[in-house]
Amino acid sequence: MRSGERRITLADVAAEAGVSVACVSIVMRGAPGAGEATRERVLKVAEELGYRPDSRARLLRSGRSRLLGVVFDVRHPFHHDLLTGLYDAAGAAGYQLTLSAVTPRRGERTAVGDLLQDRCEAIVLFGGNMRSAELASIASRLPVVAMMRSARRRDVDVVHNDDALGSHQAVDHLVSLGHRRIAHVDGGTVHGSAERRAGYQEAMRRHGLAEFIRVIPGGAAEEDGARAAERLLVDPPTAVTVFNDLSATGLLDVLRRNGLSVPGDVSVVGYDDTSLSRLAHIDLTTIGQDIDGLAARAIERAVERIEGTPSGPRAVIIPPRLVVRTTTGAPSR
Amino acid sequence: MRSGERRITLADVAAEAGVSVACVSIVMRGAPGAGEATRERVLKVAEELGYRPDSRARLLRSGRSRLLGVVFDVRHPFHHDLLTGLYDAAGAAGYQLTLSAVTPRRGERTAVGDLLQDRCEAIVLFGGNMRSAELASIASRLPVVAMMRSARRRDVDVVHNDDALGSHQAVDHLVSLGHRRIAHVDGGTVHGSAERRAGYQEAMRRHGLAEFIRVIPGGAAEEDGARAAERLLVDPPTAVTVFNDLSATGLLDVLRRNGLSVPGDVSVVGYDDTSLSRLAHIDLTTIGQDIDGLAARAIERAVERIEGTPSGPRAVIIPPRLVVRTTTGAPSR
DNA sequence: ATGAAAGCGCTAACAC
DNA sequence: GTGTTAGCGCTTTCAT
Repeated sequence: MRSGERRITLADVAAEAGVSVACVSIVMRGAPGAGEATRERVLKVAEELGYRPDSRARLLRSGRSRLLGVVFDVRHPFHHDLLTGLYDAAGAAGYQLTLSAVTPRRGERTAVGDLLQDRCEAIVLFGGNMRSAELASIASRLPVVAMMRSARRRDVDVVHNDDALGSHQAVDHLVSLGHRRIAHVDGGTVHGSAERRAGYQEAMRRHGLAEFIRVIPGGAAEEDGARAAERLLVDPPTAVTVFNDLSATGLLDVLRRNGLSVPGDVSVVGYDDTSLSRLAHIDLTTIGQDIDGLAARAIERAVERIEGTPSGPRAVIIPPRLVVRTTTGAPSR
Repeated sequence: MRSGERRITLADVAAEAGVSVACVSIVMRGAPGAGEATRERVLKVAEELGYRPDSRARLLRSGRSRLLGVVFDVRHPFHHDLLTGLYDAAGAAGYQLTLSAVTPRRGERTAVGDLLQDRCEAIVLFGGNMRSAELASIASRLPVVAMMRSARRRDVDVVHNDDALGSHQAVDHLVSLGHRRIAHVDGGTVHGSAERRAGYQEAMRRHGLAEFIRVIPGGAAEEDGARAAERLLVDPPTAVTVFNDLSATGLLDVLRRNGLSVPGDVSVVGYDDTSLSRLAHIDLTTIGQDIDGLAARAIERAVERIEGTPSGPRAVIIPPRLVVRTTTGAPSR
């Protein structure tokens, strides 16, 4: 038998406390203009009645929702880490988050649509494959911040990790260990792959290792890394930088199954510092993205656009950092 | 320059189409009571103007939100799989989902609070450590469906996997392979651990293997499995059933590092069929939960409570299924 | 088949 | 310091 037969409204609290609804509204919002005695009594009555403000009505009336929509993909572990940071940053800025998930059976289009209907004031998009034109049509309605992807539009803010720099860090680390024959397994057509690949190539050239540049086509999945490892087996380099941790895991597995020791024969560096890379038996050296930094800057951009003070650069690129674990060491050959 | 200066309302569409707002409302909802010609014209104008109904206003007026709140934990991979199923089930029942995440810095209390304020009509809770009494106080306000946990309350529906049966399936599988000395690494104080442990013990007794019952204290994390493996090393059984996949992964790692082959020397069975267990180099035999079944039943329970037709049992227990991979085989000893 | 009008629960002017 | 009033954008009788 549940008691939630009728929701308690401001009017109920007002009647019970013997004041007007406006007065209760003031008290509930903590706005100035109410006596201490009244304030206390109203709060007490609200508490007793189990009153909860109706955010819909409130937002409808005030014209603002102070709501930030977030589109994330349930399949991507990194998105979940980022959500954590985003909640903190949004809360600090006085905004609430409203989440809309992309699932194998629920596209970005749908996810964004729901958010628009919720009248959030800006949308933060995690990755995704939405085309620039589509992004632009959303951006024409409300501020859009795209994370972990690029967007060739002046009206879309982008906040992401510096992929090229991450690749530089990986290569620098391996070179400092004494490696020269360093290969790269890329991410295929996934967002960020081109930048990471170019970063690898540039870093190799910077170290005078242009002749050792070797890019193996890969992808974002474990199998992609496994396939790449098989191609590498013929003539193994002493080190490999891989597009992401998952692919690196697949590569590690195939390498070891074929009798190569890591890091004895081959050193491996992943990307993203996902929980997978931290597992004891994987313990992968990787490039970690600054999650809280990314989150804070994304919220900052969104709020600036909402509140009409668009300052600073349109694109925010955050430097990643190297996380050394046990899959890298000095070359034995 | 974005054009979303002002939101387009029903009135705008009505004015543009030369009809009343009520008429537009009818058309937009697809309600009966509008001529075909009018309907088409209104739809065309709405499209041109880029009109989007304001869900807040709509719900405020109609008194219903048709919104189901979901509390999930960003850290739990299984929760994400379940979200996918839940979106489908909710959509089919004519409800929308509103997500509220639990993060390392955002508790269940906060997550539920936001949902209450959003005036959703029921709450679906994934796991969590909320106490029964607290759950009850929420349930006194609106229907609550708890998933992947139990609740000793008549007013809280629970929908979860049959943990005891899962353990039976694991033991049956191992016994059919010829194992007798089968140990169990439990989940400590985590929800479901007691049931899985009891199921293991009962299955062992059922097979006349009571004398081989051996329970090692564990937990939900990888390290818990690793620690348990170290204790097992002294006198290894021929098979182990583990509380979950993550713990099983830690156990596998320690076993192999100590020269034991899997499944040659020891067979291992996990629980949950998470993406981790599917990784090529882990390829763990495990117990899979019926995600779509769980999701469908949870939505069903929630909707029944909302619409006032509470029929059927309060608790829904769904049978899991064995997923055989490569960590189990016939015993060599 | 369509329109006028009331009001969902709340906030924001303004008056008292 | 507190109450009155007028809506926010929409749905929903009830007339027409």
